[in-house]
Amino acid sequence: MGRVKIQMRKIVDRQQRNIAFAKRKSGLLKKAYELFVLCNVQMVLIFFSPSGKLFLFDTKTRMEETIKKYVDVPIRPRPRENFDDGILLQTRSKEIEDEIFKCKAELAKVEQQLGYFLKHPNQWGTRDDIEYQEKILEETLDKVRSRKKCLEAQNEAFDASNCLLQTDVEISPSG
Amino acid sequence: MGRVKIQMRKIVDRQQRNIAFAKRKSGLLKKAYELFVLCNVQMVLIFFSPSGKLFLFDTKTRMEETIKKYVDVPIRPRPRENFDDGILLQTRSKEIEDEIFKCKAELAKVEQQLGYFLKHPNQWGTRDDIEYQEKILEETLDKVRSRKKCLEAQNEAFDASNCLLQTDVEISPSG
DNA sequence: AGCTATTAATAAGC
DNA sequence: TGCTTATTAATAGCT
Repeated sequence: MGRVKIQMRKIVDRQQRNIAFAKRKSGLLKKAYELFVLCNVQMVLIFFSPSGKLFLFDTKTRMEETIKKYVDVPIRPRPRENFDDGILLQTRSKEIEDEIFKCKAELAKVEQQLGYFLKHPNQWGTRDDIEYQEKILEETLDKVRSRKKCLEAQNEAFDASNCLLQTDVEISPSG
Repeated sequence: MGRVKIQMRKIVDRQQRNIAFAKRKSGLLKKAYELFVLCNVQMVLIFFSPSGKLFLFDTKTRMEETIKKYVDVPIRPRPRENFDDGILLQTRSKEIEDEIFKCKAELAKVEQQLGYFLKHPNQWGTRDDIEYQEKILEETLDKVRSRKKCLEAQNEAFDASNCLLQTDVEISPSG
């Protein structure tokens, strides 16, 4: 659907291919979204850009939750019919849309970083693969452990402030 | 793109919804296929019909091979337009369906096993989550390391046999 | 990143 | 279930 009909073969020119990808990517995502909303179809769509970036569309994601979390939209108690999801999603503004896309992009980034885990063990062929896998796992484990420490520190701080607060509450009525 | 513009919400009438699904399903598969061909994009698309039937479009699969394997269709030298894949995918038999489901089950299993890696760190809220994460990572790291050892052992064995082979080669001409 | 001339998808209807 | 057609939607080539 353009000025001319194009042949269904790989676009040779790299720049042209990237342009076509950018345009058709959004088209495909829109079509996927529409099928999801109109026909209540559960779906997972995963693909990679020519530059290797991962894109994901997953209807299983609790979209409402995502919206609730990132956009200041009061979620009203839901009536009995349960395709509000579709309606709510449809009333999304450009901002919400962007926000959702940003979330998805971030998710995709993380997933790409962690992509190595998605490989089936039987596919780990070479020594290099294994060594890379080991390296990634070690790094991730480090991150998790430092986050654990951070969380523990936070919890201690929270406990301390909570204790202080309680003391305040006990004191202030009398003061 | 029809006689009238439709609202983007779930189609209430079930029959109408099924019709829309049938039409848009092929549209979506075509778009996915086009993106794959034009931009050389690797892709997986999984979705369910309203009646619960599974549909799969996976560019990684050697589609022609799959078709050759499960459907008794002689593979003719293909003309330039090769959208046949998409069409043939829809003509899946019970066997293909089973095969797909088996794959999907396996995929689900792997994803479940590895699911914990997919969470965004910011979503790991509780100490329990972190500790579970740590545990899983440690276990995985152990597995990877033992596989590494196994691989190394294999390589040593290979080197040894290779050495033997060379000896054989050197000896046999003279014998 | 926008703009249109075109082609392509599809909602109704048969 | 599948074909037809009036319309809307997607997008190829340009800027």
